[in-house]
Amino acid sequence: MIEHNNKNYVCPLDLGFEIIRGKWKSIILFNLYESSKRFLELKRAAIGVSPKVLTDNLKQLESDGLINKVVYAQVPPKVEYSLTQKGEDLISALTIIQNWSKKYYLNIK
Amino acid sequence: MIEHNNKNYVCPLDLGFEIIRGKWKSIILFNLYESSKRFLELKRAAIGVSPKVLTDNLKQLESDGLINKVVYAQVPPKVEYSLTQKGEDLISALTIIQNWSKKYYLNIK
DNA sequence: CAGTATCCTACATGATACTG
DNA sequence: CAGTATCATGTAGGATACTG
Repeated sequence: MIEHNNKNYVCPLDLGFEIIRGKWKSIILFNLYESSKRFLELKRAAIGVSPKVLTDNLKQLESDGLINKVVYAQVPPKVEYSLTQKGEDLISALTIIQNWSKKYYLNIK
Repeated sequence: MIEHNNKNYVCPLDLGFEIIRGKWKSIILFNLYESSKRFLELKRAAIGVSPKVLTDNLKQLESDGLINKVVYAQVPPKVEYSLTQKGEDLISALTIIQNWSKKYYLNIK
């Protein structure tokens, strides 16, 4: 049993998985691995996400240390999101899941 | 845009991730990789899960082809769950996430 | 542009009692 | 033992309008 932020987890996998379980989180991380992106770029990548939910997911990823947020003091605003090393460490796992999905659901490698 | 079971997904990762997003699914898969297990054994591994939720998760994993269910016709009942190849293909990804979690949250390898 | 602010709801998760 | 059957609930996710 592991405790973290006043919640209990069965094992390390339980704790780790909880952090990326959100509907859009893996998509966000994967897109940021390609390159840093702005809010609207991420919104375009996560087709159908509402601004509220995207903001929620981004804030959680940031507070969990998986992404960085850089705000440029200018008008109109410019904000750039990028992966931290901690976030980048997960990309190999996400890549496996993506290839797994392609293999079983798209019949392509 | 990918369609599957009347739901739309942004990309293969979105689709693949959806299948294992459940709170207990990764834990179940990881436990079954160790060895086939019975219902109560899984319940013990997934500390705190209710029988209803465990059943739900198992049924989904089975219908998604990640696990096999073998029922032995005997009293008292004996049911064994095991990984399919499709399920086993995900273990490497889960292992990465587990090690990631240990690295960042337990300070051990 | 990059978000808030509101409001809403479906579903994942859970607690508990019971059964073939 | 391996589940159903019920009932309950929190929250993730979503729709839409608005703002510095």
